[in-house]
Amino acid sequence: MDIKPTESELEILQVIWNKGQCTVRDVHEQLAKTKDAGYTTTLKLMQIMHDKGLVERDTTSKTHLYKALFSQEQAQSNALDKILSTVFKGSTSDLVIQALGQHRASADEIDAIKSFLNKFDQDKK
Amino acid sequence: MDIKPTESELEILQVIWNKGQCTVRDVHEQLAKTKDAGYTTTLKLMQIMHDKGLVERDTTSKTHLYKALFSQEQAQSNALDKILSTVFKGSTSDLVIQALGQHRASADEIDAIKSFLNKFDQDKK
DNA sequence: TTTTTAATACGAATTTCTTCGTACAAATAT
DNA sequence: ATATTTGTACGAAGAAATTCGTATTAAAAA
Repeated sequence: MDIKPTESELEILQVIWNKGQCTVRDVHEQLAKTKDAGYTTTLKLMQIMHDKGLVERDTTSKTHLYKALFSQEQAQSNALDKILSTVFKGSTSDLVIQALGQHRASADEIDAIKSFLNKFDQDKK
Repeated sequence: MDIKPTESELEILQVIWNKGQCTVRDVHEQLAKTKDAGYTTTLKLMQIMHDKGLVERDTTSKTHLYKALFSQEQAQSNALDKILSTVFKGSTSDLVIQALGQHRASADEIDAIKSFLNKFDQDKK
């Protein structure tokens, strides 16, 4: 699968991922909080996303219900691949270290990462 | 500063970051290895980047020399911010863990990350 | 039942990004 | 000196993404 959502499509997917299932109005109202676009713009984008196979929709009732067909994990994986190759010269450790330095992680998060690393080490042996 | 380079601009910046200083031909030949675009296309893009203030150039001699005015660190920081908010729901630890899981890091890299985390802990105390 | 509201469909304008052709100038080779 | 090569400038075409207006239909309210 080599579909890559555009910027706007990602914004919409984000909303859908959060709610699990959305009407166009759901999405539009969420976006309207931070952005300033017309309702039909959101509608059109979601229709395009449907054409592309990024979302599916239930058209049983007049108001359609959209669900994502593109997982957040997939998007995460793609996004990581992309920035690794474009701005991190492929260095995962640079990426990780910069991410940790830049965005203060909580103690719990740090612990989660540490135990992940330990498990990682064990696997290598 | 709210300039965000486009895809193509990032490809070019990457080359400039590596060499430190580039002519249009330098950049073009590097890109030509993996891509297939005309010389004037690269030229035009670099001129646009100059207009936007992404690069500066020395026009003393006929063949101009370009330098980045947008650091790789800046680009890394922006890229991280963006994917954190768009696909990782703001969770740095999710990002880190997925990055490590997805792209096998070397033992040295793991060590680097671990020592970084330890320093981090100390700072918190 | 009639009116108003809320939804979809979709063409088309707009904007942004990318690509290329052509004109011209400077340096280099013949 | 002249021709060729190598460079920049830049308009404009093309492609991709975004935005919006209008038509139409279904549901809800009056």
